[in-house]
Parts: sequence; C-alpha cells; structure tokens
Amino acid sequence: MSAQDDFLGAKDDFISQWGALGSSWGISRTMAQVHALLMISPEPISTDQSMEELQISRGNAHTNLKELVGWGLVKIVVKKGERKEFFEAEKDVWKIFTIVLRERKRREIDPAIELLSDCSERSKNVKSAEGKAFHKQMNELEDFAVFASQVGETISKLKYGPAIKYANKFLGLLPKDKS
Amino acid sequence: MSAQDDFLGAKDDFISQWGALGSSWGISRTMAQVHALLMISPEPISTDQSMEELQISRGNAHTNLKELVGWGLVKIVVKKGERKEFFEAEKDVWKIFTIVLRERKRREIDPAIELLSDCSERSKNVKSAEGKAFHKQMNELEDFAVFASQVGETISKLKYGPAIKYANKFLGLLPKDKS
DNA sequence: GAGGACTTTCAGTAATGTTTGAAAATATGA
DNA sequence: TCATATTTTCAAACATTACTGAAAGTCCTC
Repeated sequence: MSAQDDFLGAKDDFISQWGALGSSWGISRTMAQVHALLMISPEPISTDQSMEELQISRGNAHTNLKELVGWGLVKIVVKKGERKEFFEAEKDVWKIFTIVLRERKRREIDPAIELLSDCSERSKNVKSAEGKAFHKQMNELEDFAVFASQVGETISKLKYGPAIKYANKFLGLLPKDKS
Repeated sequence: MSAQDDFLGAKDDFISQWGALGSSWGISRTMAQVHALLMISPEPISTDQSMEELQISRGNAHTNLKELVGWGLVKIVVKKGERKEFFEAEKDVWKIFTIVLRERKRREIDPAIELLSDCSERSKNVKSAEGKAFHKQMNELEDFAVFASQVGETISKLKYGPAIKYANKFLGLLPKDKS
C-alpha cells in the first residue's frame, strides 16, 4: 500500500463524506461533492471531468457547477486554445466561510426578519392573552434575528487575520476549564 | 377586520413560514411548524391539539414532538389530574439559540473534524502535486473547523447579557459605514 | 384482570427532491 | 454559410424522505 494509494482512498472518502455533510446543511449531496472535488483539484476542471470523476450525468454536473458559480464559490475559467469552460473553486477557507455566511444570511435570516417584523406588526393591537404572548415572542425573535444579522454582516467583512485576533481575545475572556 | 383576526392570520403565516424556513436548515418542515406552534402557545399543548391545529396525523405529531424533546427544545409537562402528556417549548430566544448551536456543532462540525483529520493523516506522505494540494487543503479545513468548534462551544456557554456585551464591543470595533 | 386512556411503532403510501438523457439552443471556426 | 463543439433545458424516471392510519403496547383505575 503506497502513500499514493492512501491518498486516493482519502480523496474518495473526502468527496463522498463531504457530500453527506453537505446534505445536513441545506446543500444537495451532489453539489457538495462537486464542490469537494473542485476544492482539492489544483487545476480547474471541466464538466466532462466532473462527470467522469463523480459518475454523474451531464445535466447534473452542469446544474451543480452553475449553482456553485451562483453561490460565488466557484469561478469559470477559459483556457486559451480550448473551447470548453473550466471551473475553479475558491480554496481559501476563510473566504469560503464568508461567502457561505453572507449567502445564508441572505437566504435565511433576512426572510425571517421580514416574517417576524410583519407578524409583530399585525399583532400589536391584539387583546387576548394568546395574542399578547404571540406579539411578545415575535418581537423577541425579531430582535435576535436583527442582532444575528448584524453580527454576520460584520464578520463577513473581516479579513482572516483580524477575525482570529478578535476571536482569540474573546475566547480568552472566558474562565478556563479546570478539568 | 378586528385586531384578533389580524393576529389569527399572522399566527397561521408564522407557523407556515417558520416551517418553510426550517427546511432550509436541516429541520423538517413539520418539525419546524410544531416548534413554531409550541413557541407561541402560552399554555403547554397536547398531541391532540397539535394534530388539530396543524392538520397532521397522530403518528406525525407524536414523532415530531418527541424529536423536539430530543433536541432539548421542548419539555414534557404533566398536568395534575390529567393522564395526557403536554408539551411546552423553551421560549427564551437566547436559550433556543444556544441549544441549536450546540446540537448543530455536534451533528455537523464534530464529524467534519473527524473526517478532515483522518484525510489529512492519510495523505501526509504523498508525493504527487495533486496529493500535496489535497493534504494542505485538509489541514486548512481542519484548522478552521476546530476553530469554529471552539467559538461555538464558547458562545453556547455564555449567558445572554455577556454575549450582547461582547458582541456590541465587537460590532463597535469596525469602522462606521460612511454612506 | 378488564376496560379505557393514552403512547408508540411501523408497513404502506404519498409527497418531495434529485438525476438522467436526449433534444434544443448557442457559440465557434473554417 | 455550414458543420461541429459545447452548453442549456426539462420531462420523465428514480430515489429519498415524510406522513398516515391502524394495530400493538403501556399504564392506570376500578
């Protein structure tokens, strides 16, 4: 068993399990696998190469590659002399994180704020106990969502260095675990 | 159109849309709806009441209520003189957040760390360019995942007050937007 | 220990989400 | 312009997940 074989096995495991993890996020299994493949490929790869490596159909490869481009996680590169499009993933982990953070804020937190603010508004004059409890809960959820949104916004604008610096300061502020 | 009617409409919208949002997280639509229902109910509610309000089957109501109990988001309460079980959701928004944070860390980040660490190990001696790129990427992802795990751990242990205090200090550190 | 109130399970069904493959559209170069 | 390489679309097939309803299980109470 050579080191190269170890690596090839690890590569397959990474792609397959990254896919499984992706689906516990909101991302489809295949999209996560395509992303995994691109993330560990030193060279940009084509639709046909993805099809080959992941054993998926052209339509599937195409859709998922374009969706990743839509997320901003992957860029299209055109090699000179070639007609095909090639795809290259962002590899910097902090950049990947901020992209995903921004995208999920936009897709999940922002609509939640809208919902909560609307529900709060529509229940502000209600008299029943049930209604008052509802109004209060809507307000509290909205306040939290707005707060989370601001924190997300702030973090996504940071560079890696400052982020780590703040985080370490923050982590250090807590009492040490005395185990 | 009375204030009470406004509220009833808002309540239905909240339940239905909270469900839709839930499914963009890893949570099933119905589980999120049950959670929404419990979160806005001033009184604990029974399986039959959930079935009635959400128009779902007994089995479905039962499974989702118990799953919420499993997450720690809902508690079973027994009313004296009653044989039925009633269910009551945690309403404190910060507590809900820390419970979800901990649970998702356990389900998503921890397994990722294991995967990445394993892949890093198995590719440490490889010589090819592709293999070296893989090893590097695994290390960087692992470092980040461990870091995220620690931040999550720390936040989930905070009380709401200190969390807000730190966050405001943090938010204030960034240059103001000059628009 | 029988009867009823309630909970739990699960096989079958329904609903939803994903993938395929082939055809249509588009782009490229001679 | 045409032939061909490539991308894009999408209806139908497939896979996965969620839900139902009824039956089995549990736990009281008399």
